[in-house]
Amino acid sequence: MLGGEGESNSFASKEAAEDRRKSPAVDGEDPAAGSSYTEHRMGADRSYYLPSTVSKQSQETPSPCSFIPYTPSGTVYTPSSATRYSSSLHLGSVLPSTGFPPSSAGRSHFSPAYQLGQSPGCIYPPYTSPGSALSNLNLPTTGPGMRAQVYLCNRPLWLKFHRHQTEMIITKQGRRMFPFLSFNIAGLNLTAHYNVFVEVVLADPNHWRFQGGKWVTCGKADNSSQGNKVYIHPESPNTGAHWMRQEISFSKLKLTNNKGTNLNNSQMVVLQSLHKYQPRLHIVEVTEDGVEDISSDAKTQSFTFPENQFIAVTAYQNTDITQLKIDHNPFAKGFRDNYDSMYAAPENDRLTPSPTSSPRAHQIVPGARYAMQPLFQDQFVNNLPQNRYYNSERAVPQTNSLLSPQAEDATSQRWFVTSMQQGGNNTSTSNKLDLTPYEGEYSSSLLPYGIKSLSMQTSHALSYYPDSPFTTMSAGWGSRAAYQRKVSPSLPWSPRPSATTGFSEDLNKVKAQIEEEVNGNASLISSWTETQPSALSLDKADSYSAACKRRRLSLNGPSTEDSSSDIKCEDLVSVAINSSSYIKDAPSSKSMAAYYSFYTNP
DNA sequence: CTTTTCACAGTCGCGCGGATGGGA
DNA sequence: TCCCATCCGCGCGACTGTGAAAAG
Repeated sequence: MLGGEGESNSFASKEAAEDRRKSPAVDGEDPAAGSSYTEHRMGADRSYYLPSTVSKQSQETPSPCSFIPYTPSGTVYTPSSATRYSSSLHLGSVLPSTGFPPSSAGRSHFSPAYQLGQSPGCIYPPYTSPGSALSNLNLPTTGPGMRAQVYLCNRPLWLKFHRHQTEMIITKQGRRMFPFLSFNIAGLNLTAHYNVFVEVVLADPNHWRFQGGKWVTCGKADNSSQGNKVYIHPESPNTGAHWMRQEISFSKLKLTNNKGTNLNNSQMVVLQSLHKYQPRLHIVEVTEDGVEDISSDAKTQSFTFPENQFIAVTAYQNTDITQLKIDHNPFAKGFRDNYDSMYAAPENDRLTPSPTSSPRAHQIVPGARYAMQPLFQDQFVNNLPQNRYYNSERAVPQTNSLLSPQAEDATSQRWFVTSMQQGGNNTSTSNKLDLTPYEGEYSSSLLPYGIKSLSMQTSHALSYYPDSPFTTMSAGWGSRAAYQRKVSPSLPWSPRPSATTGFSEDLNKVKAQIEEEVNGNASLISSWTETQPSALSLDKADSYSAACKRRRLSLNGPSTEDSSSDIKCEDLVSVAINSSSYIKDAPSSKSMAAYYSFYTNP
């Protein structure tokens, strides 16, 4: 399936050595021909274990941690026609739901990933000392085969959609995903080359329909799906340093139901309406020309985030989803009925885009960040009241939002891997994440500090328009792009700036803030347990009519969940990557792990 | 009846070209 | 006066969800 139609041949190399096979990014041939790269190989031979819980190596040499081997019975459905990357790592379906009780205290609130990260070297292996936890696990931390860690940048937003069962519109011309996929990657070899691509696979074997205000299964899925299922990041191939420098955004990925016209359109992923899909991120180490070396099995890594699951539709079914899209997607701004009232607030209070704030103004006014950032900020945060849909949720204090949105978002990012509630049944809620631990997303920030100082270097973290992340918009958002253009034109292989040069002060601030947060972790966890909403158990049918009535009601102004992704997504990475001294600081590294929960596989 | 397709209106970014201002 | 850089307005295209019509 992968590249089976030859539509993803963006990096084809005609000089592939005999002992090499092309990675999906370079594969323009029939996958059947590349038999060595089969699903079986990916699923069995390669390391598809829970990232933080097990590895192939650890299975052979048991680690101190209680790792759980991956079992291919995850929720990612693998029909006979599945791609060769099927059966790869799928976290949520693997971890037992009882493994990480949300109400447990202390560090247990963090995922096993966090446990790995407790060693200073766990998150950023290239800079670790030899005695890291990873090395104890016989997991390579440097060089070929080193583990990568992937972080879903706009996870809070994904979770919001996931609560209502995310829907993605598919059209003949192709429709962009919203939220789109955006990742941070760590743990790659700085100099090695990688192809990064997303594959969208069936998440379950069912056909779905929206009935009575909820999604219910309706027969079996059509397994005879055709067309491209892979979207290769346009910057592939590139170095590990490049991929780790900032978010990897897949905002250009388009979903279509047109199997015929997109064979040569690598931007299109062909899906079937009313089927549930699971995006996957694949990182394949390749040679400089994009050709994968088959001599090593440890060069392909796959990552699955359960909250990225969605049902493909040709028209929105759930009005809650529609409203979320309108509220968060900048392109749908015209459908916000309360648009005027939302932006009538003073500039300082405004956390959503201002129609009157032109890009040029953004560039001129240094302090205009919070006024202009939402175009990308919407990808990460919520501009609207949290209890707009989830009445049971605690109202979030807004005192911190305007002062230190980053801090709040950093709090929201303190998530951990948990089991999906995906038993054998396939109900409308069976694939829902166990969101309980995620409610930290909606909890108020307990970080008393503001980290405004970071805004200058971070605010461009993810442009909604990746075509111009370093031009007008991004320059205005954070000036980092401008800074990069004027000061740091180095790194010819990348337009991205060197992240931390000249920001040591900010580094220290972040470090202090994180340490402070770690010290206050208990209270934070307490806030989670106290604010668990009942949204997950909402009877969708009962709330359906009410949801319809709630539509287009955005009255309360900016929410405190609002924040930028900057610190969590980019700068923590770049900070850590570029500051070995910082990493060597154990407490800070711990907190980094807290900020940087991730999925990874060996 | 359900699902898909299409035209539509709205917002936004970008590019182009004219207007403006400063310096040689 | 000429040249250059910058600012500004306009039009275009991309993108969104809506709602009616068409298709199955």
